[in-house]
Amino acid sequence: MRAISARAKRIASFPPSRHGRPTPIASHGPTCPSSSSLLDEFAEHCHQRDLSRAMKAMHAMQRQGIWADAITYSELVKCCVARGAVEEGKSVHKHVFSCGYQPKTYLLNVLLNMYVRFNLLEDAEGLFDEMPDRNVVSWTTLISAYVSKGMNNRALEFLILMLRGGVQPNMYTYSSVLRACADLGMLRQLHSGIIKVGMESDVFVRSALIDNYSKQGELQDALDVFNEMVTKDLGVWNSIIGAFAQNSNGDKALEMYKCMKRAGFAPDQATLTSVLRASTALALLEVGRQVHVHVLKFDRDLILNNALLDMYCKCGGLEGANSVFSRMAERDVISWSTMIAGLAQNGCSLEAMRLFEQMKHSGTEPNYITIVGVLFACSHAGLVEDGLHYFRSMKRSFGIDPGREHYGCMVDLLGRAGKLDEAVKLINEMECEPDAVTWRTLLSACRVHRNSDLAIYAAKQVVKLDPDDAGTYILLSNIYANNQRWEEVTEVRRSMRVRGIAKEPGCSWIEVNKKIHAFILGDDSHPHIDGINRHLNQTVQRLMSIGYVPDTNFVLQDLEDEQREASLQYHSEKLAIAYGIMSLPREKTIMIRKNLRICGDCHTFTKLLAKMEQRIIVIRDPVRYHHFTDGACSCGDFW
DNA sequence: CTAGGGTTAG
Repeated sequence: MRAISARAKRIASFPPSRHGRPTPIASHGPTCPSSSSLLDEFAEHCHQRDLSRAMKAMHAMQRQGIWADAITYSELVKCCVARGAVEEGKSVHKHVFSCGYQPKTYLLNVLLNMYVRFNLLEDAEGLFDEMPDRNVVSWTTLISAYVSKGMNNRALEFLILMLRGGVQPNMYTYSSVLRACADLGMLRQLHSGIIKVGMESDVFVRSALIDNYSKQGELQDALDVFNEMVTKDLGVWNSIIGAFAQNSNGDKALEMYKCMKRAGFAPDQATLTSVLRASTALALLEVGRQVHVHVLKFDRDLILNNALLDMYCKCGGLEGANSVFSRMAERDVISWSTMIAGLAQNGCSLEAMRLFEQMKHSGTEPNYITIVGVLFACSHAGLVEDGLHYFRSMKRSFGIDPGREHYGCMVDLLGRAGKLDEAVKLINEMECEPDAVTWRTLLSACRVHRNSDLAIYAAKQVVKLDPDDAGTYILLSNIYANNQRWEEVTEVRRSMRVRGIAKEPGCSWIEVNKKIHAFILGDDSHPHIDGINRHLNQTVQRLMSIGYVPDTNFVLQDLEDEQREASLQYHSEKLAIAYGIMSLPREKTIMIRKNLRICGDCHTFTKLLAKMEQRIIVIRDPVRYHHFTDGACSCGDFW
């Protein structure tokens, strides 16, 4: 067993206890008139949760050497916990230990819990070591404290000690300790142990299992646990919906949400947060708006409002985002960071910078992610000097060490400004290893500034770090082809074949009447495809009459050969946009989401189309947002 | 007296 802590020794040195005489006074009648009234008064204050009067009465009792019963002290301790009264709580602890009998395990557990709640783990441990009897609650309290502090090994070690001590864990213990499973093997082991002792039917244990399988990316296991349940509660539904939402399976999350409602459960804050996250991932602004209506019931919930804010930002609904942000009763660092990044992503970098200034005056400290957003805004607005300033001073001003993402923004910033050499220099100076994203950022800059040699170098780095990314191989092979380096073209194509890499076809989605319409290159299964093609042809004709020239030069673009010519007009985003213009009212923004990055021709096409039709078109590719308004794009032609 | 489910970048 563990060593006795200094704290425990101090506690043990309090006046000697007279064992075997529980509740010496309260239940044995008054010893004298004054003590009786004092005791009654104390009990009444505890019952009324009048902390300061209770403490006064307690000290008076201590001077007279009289003590109350365990239940009354427990009430007082709970009152201290509720008020966050640390010193008072400690003083009750001392009082109890100076009392003339051995405190009951129940009361000690209450004190133990108090220390855990006050985040005083050492005091809790000291008390735990001193306890003459530890029951399942004592063990669980400590184990749960270790888990929530991330001390997983200690938690598991204590589970073993508990079992060795002959104390049977209950479902409280298991639902806590499940969170401490570092790997899948351990999780499965614990899971089978839980089944053996027949505790898998508890809803808390179930949802802990679901959540932990999901955190390990084992969605099928999570779903199995869920499906095996006969009686489900809201928490379990929230676990499974959250599981899908967090593993970027928005469709399945929304599907489960529908099932949940059909099963008669009303969504709560946690449900709605996950549903919003799912809508965000799928860029379903309309679904998000519907959820917003439910959110109004919980309009003081910070996490939920943050999710709502993010949904509006990511789905291109900046007005919605602004209105949510301005109405929020309370804002934390996540609210500010979300809004700053959201403004920047939607092409409002100057507003983002202004908001950051406001944030600094608001008293909320920026964090790592906030600065990513700020640098992102600088790079999007071409604010080279500001970006460099924030980057160089972030450590000094905010105590944040620049990480990969910050370097990435700076590479983007320098690359966008054409300072490719400086961008490379920065990558070489990175304290952390550059990753595929870093090199891909440089690659984008090379593409825009037409630097083939550096592009080849960057693409090779990307391939090294992310060997399954088809787009990079194709980009590389196209660069070689453009430089007549046919042997290398063959070599790249060969290594793609060897690795079994095929480029996925371009696909774009648009939401019309709450339904998702998907357009895949070369797939004409959409029921209105003929009308759409006709409309698209007419549009191209009209655009050409005002100066649009289809751009077939795909050098430095990661497009397949066969996608270049005949299908140029039928790139999936063009079809989706045409469909959007045909079927959405003029005032509606046309929101497209696509799986591949937009090509230069579609980009030009969309800019001109937005102007000609006087429409706002938003295309969200896997990396960034393009807001097309009146002949220009928020990305500033850099992506 | 002890337990589960939610938010920001890449």
